[in-house]
Amino acid sequence: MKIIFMGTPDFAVGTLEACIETHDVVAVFTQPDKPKGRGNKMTPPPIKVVAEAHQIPVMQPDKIRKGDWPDKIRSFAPDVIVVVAYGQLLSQEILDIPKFGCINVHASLLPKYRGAAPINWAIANGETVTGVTTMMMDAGIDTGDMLLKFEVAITDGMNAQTLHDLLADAGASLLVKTLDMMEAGILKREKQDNEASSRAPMMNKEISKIDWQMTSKEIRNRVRAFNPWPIAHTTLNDTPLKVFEATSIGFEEASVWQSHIAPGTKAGTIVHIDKLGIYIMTGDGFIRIDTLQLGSNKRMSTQAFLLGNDIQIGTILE
RNA sequence: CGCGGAGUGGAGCAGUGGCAGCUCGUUGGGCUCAUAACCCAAAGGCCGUAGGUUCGAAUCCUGCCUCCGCAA
Repeated sequence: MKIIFMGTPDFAVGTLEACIETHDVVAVFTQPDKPKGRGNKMTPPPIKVVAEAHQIPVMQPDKIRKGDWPDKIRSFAPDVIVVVAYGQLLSQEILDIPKFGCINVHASLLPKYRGAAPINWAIANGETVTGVTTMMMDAGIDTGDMLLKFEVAITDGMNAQTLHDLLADAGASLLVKTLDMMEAGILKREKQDNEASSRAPMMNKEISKIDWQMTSKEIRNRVRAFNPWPIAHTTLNDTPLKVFEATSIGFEEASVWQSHIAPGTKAGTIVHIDKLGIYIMTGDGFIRIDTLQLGSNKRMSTQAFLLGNDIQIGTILE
């Protein structure tokens, strides 16, 4: 089939490569290059790099709905448009162009976690299962009819990065399967149950600030969910402190030193320090910070951090 | 030229002009029923790199390399 592929970040790369291998990708749409990182160097989206490596024409409209972009798309006469984390909404005019319509790969089991950050929110909410869904796009945000699903278990050791990688792979194979079934005419559509839907809004640094009033488990889930970005953070002595890894501590483990905690101690207070890490009081117990980064220093294990930094019990993280 | 922090023994840090230091780890020895605990000892750094100032530079000046935080 003749495919136009639309996508931008790493998550879409595997799917684009799978499309290139199995079908005829005639054009790739991705977001414009943007000044990024230190020095504001112009950086192309990962998808552009891959597309150019395969000598596929790359289009980077600021607004794909405007100007003559719809005509441009029509001129490629695509059988189907595949959209994976593109970053722009398609107008009805565009959705109507391809013979088979527009297919989207979404990193959740729809109708749950519609929106920009389904992977992060699945972990943050303590889900044990998530997955990828392919769907026929409509004008709404992740509201189209569902086609195929693939479940992926979320295990305790996973963070957003590791889950992202699993789902990206799963999404690539699921899309190929979806295209095959579509071509064979044996694909079934299933409407989404709007009642059962939930939203997964974009990540940002405000959301990733740690609320120590939460339970140890909730905090630990968020630490996992916000790694590798935007990273759960707090403040230690007026300096930003990022928490990359943490462990929820049970009362049995805490029993040795728990009696030394001053009465009236608030959540967010450092209550104990040992070779394994720094222990913080939470809404319902304790959590241990295992890997951290203070200010613009390097990221390191709490163990290493404690060798050169004098941290006092009783210090409050905010 | 977006703003800023940092490069010192294996790790994390101190040291801002005068013989390179701390904590941990490592190695050897001791104590102990035993130990990740404790005691004693040792090894291990041309202080990112190139040049400059100076009687003398980890420390001051300049170029370069690398790492990181913020903003977008």
